[in-house]
Amino acid sequence: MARGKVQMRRIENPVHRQVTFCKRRMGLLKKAKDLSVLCDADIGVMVFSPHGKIYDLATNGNMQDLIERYKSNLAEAQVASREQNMPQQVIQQEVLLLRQEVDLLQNSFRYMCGEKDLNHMNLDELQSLESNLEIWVHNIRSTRMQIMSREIEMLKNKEGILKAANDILQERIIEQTGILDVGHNMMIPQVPFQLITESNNYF
Amino acid sequence: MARGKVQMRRIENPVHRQVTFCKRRMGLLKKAKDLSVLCDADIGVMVFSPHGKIYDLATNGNMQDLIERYKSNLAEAQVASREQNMPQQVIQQEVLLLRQEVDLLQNSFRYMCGEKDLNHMNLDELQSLESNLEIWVHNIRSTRMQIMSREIEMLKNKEGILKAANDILQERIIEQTGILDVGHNMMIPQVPFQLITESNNYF
DNA sequence: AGCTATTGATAAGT
DNA sequence: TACTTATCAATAGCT
Repeated sequence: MARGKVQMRRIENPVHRQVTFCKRRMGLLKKAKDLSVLCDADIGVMVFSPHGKIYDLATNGNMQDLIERYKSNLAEAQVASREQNMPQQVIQQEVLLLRQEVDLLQNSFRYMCGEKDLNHMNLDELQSLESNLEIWVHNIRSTRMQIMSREIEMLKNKEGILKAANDILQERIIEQTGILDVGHNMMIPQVPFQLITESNNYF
Repeated sequence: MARGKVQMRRIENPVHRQVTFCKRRMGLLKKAKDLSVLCDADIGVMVFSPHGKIYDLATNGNMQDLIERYKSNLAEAQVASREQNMPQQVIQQEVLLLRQEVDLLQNSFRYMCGEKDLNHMNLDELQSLESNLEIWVHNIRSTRMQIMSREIEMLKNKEGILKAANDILQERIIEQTGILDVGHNMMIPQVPFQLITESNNYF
């Protein structure tokens, strides 16, 4: 722009590129602010440097709000276009619902990570989240119950096997050492115990 | 900028404002594109006109992606700033806990996405998840209650304002048209109703 | 929607 | 990194 017209392609010199990035970034944010003030518009700008650093501007002071507005408007637009080609676009509806659910989960996830922004969710979202969670808790509880019953069942079976093995061993001992040693059979069942320790990873 | 320096404040003339909005909006998006190309940066711009129309630009072609990047980076930054003034051991402990929680959430998330692998979680994980969810549901419920109470409070206030305005209007009508027309006061409170429609975006 | 006078942004240099 | 300045780019006011 000054002292030589600039070619619209990536600046190869890293120093020049960095300097230009800094200058033009400030210029861009200023332009955004100006437009916002002059024309009473809300503007959000997100700049990601090649090194991952983020520079942003939200003229209303809250980027989250702008993102939500953007997303909801996008959703509306999708609904509108769906209503135009109603024939086979059931998929789009599903995509929309899924996206909303993903948003919900993301909000929820952020909350669990400690951002505590339940306050940025509206009543509908909260209610939806609450009922989803209740279903979820219910499923988890019944899965847990199933696992525990299976576990109990398996333990009972093993108990049966163990008793049977114990009986057999008892008989062998009687055969080999005579009736007087029967009192030591409590020490014997080390072999059948092997049956229990495998696939016992529920705890 | 041209033919007269412009004051940095809202343009009052609606026609001028609209024209400037259009011109400068295009300029802003061009600047964003230029910066992106020259400096190899990804840039997202969202412009909300006062009438709610959205104009946007995502130099990587996908605003959703930029939004996600923005959010995750923001979360990281918050964690980082929180971690700055904390003893080392506490941080390590927190990292450990967070890592466990992330594992839990990942399993849970996969389940909610339909993979139904609650069966691949062990009893401890399920129990932990269940109690986390119960706390979560509780928090959500109380947040929801708070919001609803606030809403009710606000509506009550507005009702009071409305009644007062109505009374005043009733008196004026009595003054202007005489006692016989009092019966028509049901049609009058269109002015005070304006008080209600603003900032009523809770639903 | 086009047209320019003029201001604003900035590339290169210090 | 910050400032300067010659130049280019954006755009305000008009048509």
